[in-house]
Amino acid sequence: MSRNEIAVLGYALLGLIQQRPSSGYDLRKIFTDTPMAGYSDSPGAIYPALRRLEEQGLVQGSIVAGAGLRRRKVLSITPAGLAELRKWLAGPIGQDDVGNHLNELMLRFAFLDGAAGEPATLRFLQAFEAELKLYLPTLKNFLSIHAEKLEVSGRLALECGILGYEAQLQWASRAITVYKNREKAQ
Amino acid sequence: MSRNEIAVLGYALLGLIQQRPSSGYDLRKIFTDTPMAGYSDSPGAIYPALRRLEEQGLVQGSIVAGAGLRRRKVLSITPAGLAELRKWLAGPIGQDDVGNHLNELMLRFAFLDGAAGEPATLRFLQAFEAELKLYLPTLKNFLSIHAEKLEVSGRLALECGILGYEAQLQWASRAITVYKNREKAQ
DNA sequence: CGATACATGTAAGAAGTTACATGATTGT
DNA sequence: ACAATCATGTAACTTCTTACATGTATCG
Repeated sequence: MSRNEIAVLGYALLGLIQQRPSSGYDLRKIFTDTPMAGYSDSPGAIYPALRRLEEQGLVQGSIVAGAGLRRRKVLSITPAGLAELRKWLAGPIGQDDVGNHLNELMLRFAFLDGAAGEPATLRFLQAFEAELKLYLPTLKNFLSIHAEKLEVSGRLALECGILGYEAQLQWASRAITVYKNREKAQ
Repeated sequence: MSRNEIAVLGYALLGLIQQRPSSGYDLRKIFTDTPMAGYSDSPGAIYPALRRLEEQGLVQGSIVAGAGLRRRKVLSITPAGLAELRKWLAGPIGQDDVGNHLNELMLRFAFLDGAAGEPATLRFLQAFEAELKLYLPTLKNFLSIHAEKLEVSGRLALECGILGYEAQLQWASRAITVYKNREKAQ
């Protein structure tokens, strides 16, 4: 991650702050209490990440000396932050994303609707579906070529991956239908 | 990762070296050319990781001044390395592994058969199945509780995860059958 | 002669982990 | 008094990323 690039954790925070202004503590709790876990609930990751976002002008903190507890610093997204978030959400989907960064793709998808609107969400789903349709055959092809050389458990592990991607492909097709119906309904 | 602990990349390398003695270059190619990608094919990750394994006495390098190309350093697993690998393979499976480190679990599974034997592989699968059967209801429960508060895309993203885990549960049940049949066949 | 494949490494910097530090408020 | 929850942060350490450095052999 070179200077001025944002790590996945940064986008996760930016997306959540876009949904509603939050303190570092609020955000930590989301990571510990919901299935959105896996994005490090540790203060040693979150507070420095928030400070970086603030230094880049993507979020703005205001201290709420509120209701008696220790001071809270509530972060809100700035126009620049919203633009940056949308740029990330609308970015292309590559082979590598589908194969090795599915979590990040699903994180993007979860924010798309609220932050970039339904047309952008539909475009994402169609790109995701298209990429899966390219990726699945290469996986299956690899398996059929190497099946004999692999150990039983290695072969099964690959099959597990393939089944997962097939489930996701079906999901994507269904989700596309959902968004197309919503489009018509308007 | 504190001193003397091994990162996932380290175990991936250890497992591959156990399958067959390999050079750093051989290992890199596996990460670039096969669906086992996602474990950083960069020399800046692999060579330092291999040196750490060697310093810990888990692999042993021997320089092959071989066939005319630049010297190769071929690494073989040591008895200590095999013990460490088996310890990792046989470790418990927790909620957190299923929810956030599925890749690591599948990596373990891919090596289990060859490095720890079929009984250990079957035990792994049964533990994996059991943990999925605990985890899936908590996910579904979370979804039903929060469905109304979530945006459409957030809800769909969760459903995507659920479908993936259901596919994996079916896979695990099938794989258990495969290993039980092999057990009987002996 | 230049590109490509083989082959191993280092250096600077970014980001995460664990553990610690600090401090207020509420409940027991 | 003490634990738990709220709340923000830092320090040391590990690891990974990106980019560079080095060198041989083969092919067109």
